[in-house]
Amino acid sequence: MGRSKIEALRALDLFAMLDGGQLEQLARGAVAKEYETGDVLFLEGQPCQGLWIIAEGAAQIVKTTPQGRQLVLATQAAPSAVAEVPVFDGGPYPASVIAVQPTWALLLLKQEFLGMCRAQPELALHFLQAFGKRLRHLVGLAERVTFGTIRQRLALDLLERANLAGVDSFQMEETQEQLAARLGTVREVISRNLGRFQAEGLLRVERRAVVIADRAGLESEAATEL
Amino acid sequence: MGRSKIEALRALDLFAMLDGGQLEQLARGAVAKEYETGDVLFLEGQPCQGLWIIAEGAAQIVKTTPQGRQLVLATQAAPSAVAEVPVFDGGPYPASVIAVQPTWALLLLKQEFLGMCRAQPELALHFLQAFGKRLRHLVGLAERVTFGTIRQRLALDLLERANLAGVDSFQMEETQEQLAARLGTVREVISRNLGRFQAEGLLRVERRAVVIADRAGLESEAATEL
DNA sequence: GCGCCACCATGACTGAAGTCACATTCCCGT
DNA sequence: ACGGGAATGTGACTTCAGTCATGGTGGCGC
Repeated sequence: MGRSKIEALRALDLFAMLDGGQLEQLARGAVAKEYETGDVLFLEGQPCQGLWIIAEGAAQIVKTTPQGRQLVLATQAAPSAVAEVPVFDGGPYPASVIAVQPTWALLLLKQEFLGMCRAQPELALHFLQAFGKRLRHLVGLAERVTFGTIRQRLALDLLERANLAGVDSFQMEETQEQLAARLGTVREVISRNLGRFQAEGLLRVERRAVVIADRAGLESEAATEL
Repeated sequence: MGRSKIEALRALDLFAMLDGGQLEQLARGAVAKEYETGDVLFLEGQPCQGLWIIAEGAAQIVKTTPQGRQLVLATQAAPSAVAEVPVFDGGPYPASVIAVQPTWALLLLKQEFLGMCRAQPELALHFLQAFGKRLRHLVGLAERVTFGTIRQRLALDLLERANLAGVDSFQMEETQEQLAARLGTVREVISRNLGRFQAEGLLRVERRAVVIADRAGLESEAATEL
């Protein structure tokens, strides 16, 4: 696998406009780290060290309550960047990031990276674009959470995965616990709602294998909002 | 009042790094528009025309369901910018914006503005910073909505207003309806919770005048989460 | 003063979500 | 194959948010 720092950086669309020399400069100052599934890259509230690049693996951006409930704000698979926000606004990390696969990450020092942004306006514009995506995603999350039911969010999520798979059946990769965290609820509620969908004939679940039996029905469940 | 376009632009921190010529250039291409309270500047889903500057007045960024429930994502008072997101990522407006005061706004054409960003990397960095703020705000919103009760959010909001006022009493400027929209709920729930707070002796409400009677108690209500 | 209208209070009811407790099943390594 | 930890299914119960309906109150114009 591509273990060279510079190769890892080159894989990012975000850095497409940088030339070899610039990439090399960033790579030189970058610190590489490895993580196992479940390891913490950093915790909410800590001061920001720099820009993180997920070069291999994947990580989740997570908010956790003292009682242990979790909300997954986003999942970032390689190659991608995390912790852009605090790099640019100087504040602490707004959420924690946890590896969900064995992960290889690079840490770009803040000052160095900001300097590069000044030298390459296109770089900043790309980040602006990335921020836009994030913002949209969060707006959608907030909307669905305040207006919708879990049932709707679950239906939506299942449909989305089916679309990714291209057919109306797929394997759940997550545990129900993790799915619950993504949807902002708890395990039991997921289990129950899956059960209901099944009882209503919209779905068939066998182990982790999901088959959508009544796509139209499920879609109408997901739709009720907006 | 300051009715010159260029003066209006100069008032924004975001544009602090631009010199007179650059400001003038932006101002020349800008379109000025006026709105009354309740007017919509634009609706969610419409294609983005450019960057909006709230030069005078104030506006709310709002998501609305077909059933008429509203969620206020943010309130922007002059001088500030709205609709940054779609300017940079090219998508449609992610939410609607409505004037909540008589408002004077400028529309900067997208291409022209993006050109300025390329010429002035500092400008892009400032927007990156502004995006960071928005992102943090939305993360907080999502967190509070998924984990907290209305009671907590209300307590938090009251405390925040009291802090702004500097003393433990203040006037509610909003109708309960509007407050409800900001907290992501409906009028009745606000009314009830205010009633409870009052019954519990944490608060006294007279007309729109609010007096916090037991600050510590209210704070402990707000605290239950992170 | 009268009446209209927006705003606010409150009760009754419904349903969703969260919590606790426990049973069951699955997966994995030795 | 077995044993144990993790993951899942379910029931009982509580609390909170949302909806509907209804009545009160205050402000404002004429």
